[in-house]
Amino acid sequence: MGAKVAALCAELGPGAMLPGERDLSTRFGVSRATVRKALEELMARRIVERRHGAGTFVRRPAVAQPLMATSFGDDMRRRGLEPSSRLLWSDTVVADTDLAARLEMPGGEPVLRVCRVRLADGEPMTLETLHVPSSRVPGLTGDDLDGPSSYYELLAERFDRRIRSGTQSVAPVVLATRDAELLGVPAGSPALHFVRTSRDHRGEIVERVESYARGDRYLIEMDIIPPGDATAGAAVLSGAVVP
Amino acid sequence: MGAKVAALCAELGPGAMLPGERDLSTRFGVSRATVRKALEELMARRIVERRHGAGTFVRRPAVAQPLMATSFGDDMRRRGLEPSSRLLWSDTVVADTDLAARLEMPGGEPVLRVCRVRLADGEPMTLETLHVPSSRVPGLTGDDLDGPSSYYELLAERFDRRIRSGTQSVAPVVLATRDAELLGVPAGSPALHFVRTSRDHRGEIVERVESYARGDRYLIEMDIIPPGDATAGAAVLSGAVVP
DNA sequence: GAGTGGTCTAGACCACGTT
DNA sequence: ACGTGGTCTAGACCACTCC
Repeated sequence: MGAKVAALCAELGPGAMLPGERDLSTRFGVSRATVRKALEELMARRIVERRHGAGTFVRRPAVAQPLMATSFGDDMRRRGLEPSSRLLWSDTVVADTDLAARLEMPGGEPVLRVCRVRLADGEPMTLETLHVPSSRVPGLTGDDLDGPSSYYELLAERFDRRIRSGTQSVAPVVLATRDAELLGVPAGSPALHFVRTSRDHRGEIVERVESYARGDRYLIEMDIIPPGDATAGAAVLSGAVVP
Repeated sequence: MGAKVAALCAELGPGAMLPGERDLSTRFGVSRATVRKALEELMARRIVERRHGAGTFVRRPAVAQPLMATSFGDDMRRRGLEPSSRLLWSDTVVADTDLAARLEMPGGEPVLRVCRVRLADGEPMTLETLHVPSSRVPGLTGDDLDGPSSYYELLAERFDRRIRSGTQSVAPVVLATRDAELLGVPAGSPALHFVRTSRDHRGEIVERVESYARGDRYLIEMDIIPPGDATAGAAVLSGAVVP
């Protein structure tokens, strides 16, 4: 449903006002509630803008495709770049109490660690270290994650684990010399430090990734809402790569 | 409505499973759709977690109150800190083509600039530079923004302009010596560089703020969604201050 | 199978912006 | 006034999880 409305937006072009919700519901043969849900989704994706009493409008700039925090490969492809990975090293360690807690696994069991540089069109973008309990991905090795392969695809195909939810934090850091070298930027350059924890459909953690993203190639964009608006929805996050 | 369910969540405590939607709807005497809307709001505010077929649960950590990107003062108060401002300087400049375009105003007209350090419990948190077309806030001076006063309150009370929407970008930077001094951190410390543009209810830009936030006190948290999920909703953004 | 959330319909009234 | 989006009701069926 949302796709039909999105197509209509593309057809009308930026700045255009969409037909009213009642109109759309008869036009597409669905109820108004369904149309509203679709419009709310497009709103969240920053494709349309709604003004109470005025109407729904296709967003002016529509600059880069609004993006959600997803996988590296998807992000890059959406920007028309070719994603790839270069394996730096991988090993298996025994989880101490701390690591076990973070991965929600029994302590003392093995954990696969994989360190990769992620590239877009051959240029280093991020430096990632992945942690996953070995028992949840039996047989997986670092080599499986070299080249163009996607960890999320591997998870789905070989282990029938599909990413369902996750949480991520972002903080600014200054790159250490070694990390800066791997990313091809001067030592002391600014970067974003991401820590992502993802769960599969069963609720189990299937990855904890710490990554450093080049500050000159990453920025985060978000919508903001009026201060003091208690009933306000969430701010919307989208990422963009600086050209 | 959402408040009632939020109160129930607080009562039940972290990790607890909420009653089903049908149960809640009879309990509160509203329709199930209304309950769902309230739950979606709590979901966006990261207060509850929902699992299809399983149930709705109060979020485990509920660490710091989840926050939306709002005004500095609101952010700090929500964290139990006392916000304040220290005026560094202010002046009025004539907008060149670039600045005029960014503020969506005619070129050649005056723009008020105000530079402030924002503090929480007396400790520097961010360094802000505000730009606003003078014609939209006639009579406003930098001194009006010294001390505990809120720009947003001034806008509403003196100029009848209420913030309605806005957009913000975030990038990592390394602090210059002077900026680091003002923020009370060592030179070369990491920071987040925010650029916020806010519009009032008439759609006019009433502020463009560039700010530097201490990297040791700010981090951004967001939910992530499955890769390749075209119909997925938006990632949720919340901010947190590192203790 | 029983209970959960996810989706949908058809209709109503309210709040707001435009004219 | 009129049309817009915002909210709500009452009921239905589907998809999923868990026992």
